Amino acid sequence: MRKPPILNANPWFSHHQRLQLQPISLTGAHFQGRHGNFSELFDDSAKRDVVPWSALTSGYAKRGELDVARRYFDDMPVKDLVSWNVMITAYAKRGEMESARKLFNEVLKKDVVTWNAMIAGYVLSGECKKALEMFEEMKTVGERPDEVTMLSLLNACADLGDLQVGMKIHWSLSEMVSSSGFNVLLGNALIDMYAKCGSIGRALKVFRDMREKDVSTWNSVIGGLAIHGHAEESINLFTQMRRSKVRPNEITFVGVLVACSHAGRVNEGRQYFKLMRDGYNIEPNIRHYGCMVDMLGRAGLLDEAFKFIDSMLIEPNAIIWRTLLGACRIHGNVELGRRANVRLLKIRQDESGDYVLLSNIYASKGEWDRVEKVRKMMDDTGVRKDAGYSLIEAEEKALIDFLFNSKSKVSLKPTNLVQC
DNA sequence: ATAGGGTTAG
Repeated sequence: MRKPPILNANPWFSHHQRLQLQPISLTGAHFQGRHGNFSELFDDSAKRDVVPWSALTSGYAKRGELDVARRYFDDMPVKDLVSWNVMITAYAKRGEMESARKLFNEVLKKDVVTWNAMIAGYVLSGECKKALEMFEEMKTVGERPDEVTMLSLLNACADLGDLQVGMKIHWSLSEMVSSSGFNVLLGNALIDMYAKCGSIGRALKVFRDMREKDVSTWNSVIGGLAIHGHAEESINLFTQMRRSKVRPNEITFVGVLVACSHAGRVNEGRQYFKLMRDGYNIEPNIRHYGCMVDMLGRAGLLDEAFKFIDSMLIEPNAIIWRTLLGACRIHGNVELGRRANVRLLKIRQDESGDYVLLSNIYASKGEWDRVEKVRKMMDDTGVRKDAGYSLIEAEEKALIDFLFNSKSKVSLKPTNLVQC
């Protein structure tokens, strides 16, 4: 196996070669059978050098072998802040925030990277409130947040839908960064945050103020507009994007298709789906198919949606069938709904929400005996245990649905009305 | 030679 000369010249790596071991960064091989006492691998001069220990820790962590990484971390004779940051980051990225927190508490002298690793970790594992708490704590102890901190916090706000905190961060960012504008990552995060918090106007302002725009910038604003039902603007921006030098990617097309779906622009959606393949050589993925099914379903083209799914080159997932099932419910198509449900059950037999959805279809058509069958199906497969809500609640929901939303003329059985 | 950052269908 060829090795870069720089590593051959390095005494530390030669040491490994003598042991017939491969540096992990080169080969991906691990030190099999060597998980006993790591300290024996190193001579005294190596022990004094923290860097290779941290490098090994980092290398194993990146390959997903956290246990091994931790052994190196523990066996390190001397640790510096980078060593701690490596290990904390490893846990944070894996979502093992308890372990990360434990180490974090042990670090006496933290720096901004230590804090950022924790904050980013909490955001990644969906504990955005904790991320914001960490940020407060960080300010309390006098650590200065930087752009990386702010990026994580913006993602937290987007997730929480917390516009007020998001705007505060935007504000402090304006003071932090030079007035010539944000870097692309921060700008994109701001657009995303504003869009997800429902402030499309602010998202558009950030978008317009950005000097440098990359594909994610366009995607954030096209997708954001689409989700909020501003199909016209979303598609207009897509047209602008095509005129710019930035090439749309698969995510762009998800946004565009969502826009078409929400606006009921079926023919346009079909064209963009075709354009994606023929014009940009992008193979549609499961999300694109999902958008198409949603678009056809919303428009009431249920048969076509069904045929579309059957023509897919990739295996439809539960979301696809659930989307069609939802469309069948809205349009009151019991027959297709049942067929969609059969396919759905083949994929996931343990999701009670799907049974509930089916029972809603039946209920909204007044077919209460079938609701009973679904209930039995749930009992038989033991799904009900895992249900977040009982079937009684589902029936109630279906009943309310029927009374206020359904166009069906089928009357309800008196017993059900009594329950209401 | 070791640490931190982004968008995707219901």
